[in-house]
Amino acid sequence: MPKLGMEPIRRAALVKATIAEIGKAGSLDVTVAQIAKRAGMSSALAHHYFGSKEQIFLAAMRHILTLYGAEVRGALLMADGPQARIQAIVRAGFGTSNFRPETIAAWLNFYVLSLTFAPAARLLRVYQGRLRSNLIYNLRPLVSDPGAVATRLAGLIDGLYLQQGLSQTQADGQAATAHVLASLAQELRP
Amino acid sequence: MPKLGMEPIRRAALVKATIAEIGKAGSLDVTVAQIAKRAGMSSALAHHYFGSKEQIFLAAMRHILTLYGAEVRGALLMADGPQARIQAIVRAGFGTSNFRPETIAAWLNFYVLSLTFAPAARLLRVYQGRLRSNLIYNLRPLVSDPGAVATRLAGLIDGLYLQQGLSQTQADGQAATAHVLASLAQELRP
DNA sequence: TTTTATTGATTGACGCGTCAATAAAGAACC
DNA sequence: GGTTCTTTATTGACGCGTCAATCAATAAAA
Repeated sequence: MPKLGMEPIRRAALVKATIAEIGKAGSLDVTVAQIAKRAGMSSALAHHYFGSKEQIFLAAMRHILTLYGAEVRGALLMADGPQARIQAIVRAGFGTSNFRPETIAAWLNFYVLSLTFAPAARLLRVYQGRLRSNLIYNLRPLVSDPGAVATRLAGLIDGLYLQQGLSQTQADGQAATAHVLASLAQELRP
Repeated sequence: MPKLGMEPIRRAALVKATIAEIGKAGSLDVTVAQIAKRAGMSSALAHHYFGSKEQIFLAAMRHILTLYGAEVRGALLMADGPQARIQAIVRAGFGTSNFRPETIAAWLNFYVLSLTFAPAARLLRVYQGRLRSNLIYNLRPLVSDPGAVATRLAGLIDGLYLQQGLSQTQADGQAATAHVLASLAQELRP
């Protein structure tokens, strides 16, 4: 049976299963056995490839952040001018792939994980730093205090994301995007 | 030893210890034994008074929300006019007692708990509903779409709170308050 | 003696991580 | 082309620790 080159496939399956299982459970209290079962393998194999549950979580978090980063970069490609670029960043954040209920639930749990697990905190800081510097860079030609405006925009994005995660209702990225853009418009008024 | 009337004292001690322990651990992975030890009793006694760990968590959450509600009500007493009342609500949210690191960490964890534990979700909905209706009520005479503005303000409050919780740095309620009030000022501009 | 307070000990379940064992794909050697 | 060796894939079983919850026992009010 040992078809060679299984490692990347197994790893990807585990990462995907981890996000799904966390989303379903709504918490990090997910056993390696559950994850492995959903990914179609034994828990021993999961340990074989990742070494520990922590590493599995970390890989899942990295995956979510990578997807998010890719979405932002993709949106930025088609944006012309600072204002359009800011709008692109916002839209990407609330775009479909980052805004699925299971993804949001995983996000929230990873937020909390970062309180206890230093590598998770580092990952998160990198993401937040990038978001923030992206915003500031594009806000610079538009407003007098880009740092403050970026803080408010990032805060609003996070807050709406959080609220969406908590309200078990159907995710509405459109509405969230509209709110952030409305806030942006007000910040831009002379 | 059995001094009578211990129950309320023990319950209060356990609630306080629970918040402290969650804040210290940064997660809900806190054992009843840890909580009981901090509260100065055996884990058996904690079970005797609360029945289960879930009930302990729920009581702790209720306590935090009660404190928050009291702070808001207190601030509203001294506020005159809708704008001042909104400012009072914001200030209370970022006031010292709700903004201690351990309290914030407990908040974040209770947010996540509400994804799995229905009573926790109910509690949270009550709080959010009150905050929202408070905001809307006072925004009504000031803006044309109070619902939308309330969503943005509440979102920004939650987002800044979240960011503060995640950044292990010294809590700065002043700055957070200033940001929300700045956003409010922009919403109020004709 | 009934009620309240209190705890040490125990139970039963569960989960992470490890290990030994099995199996197949290639590599190397003749 | 066969035989042996090494590497990769894979799992069932399990040890060890942990933890929530229960219980039986002790002690002191009332």
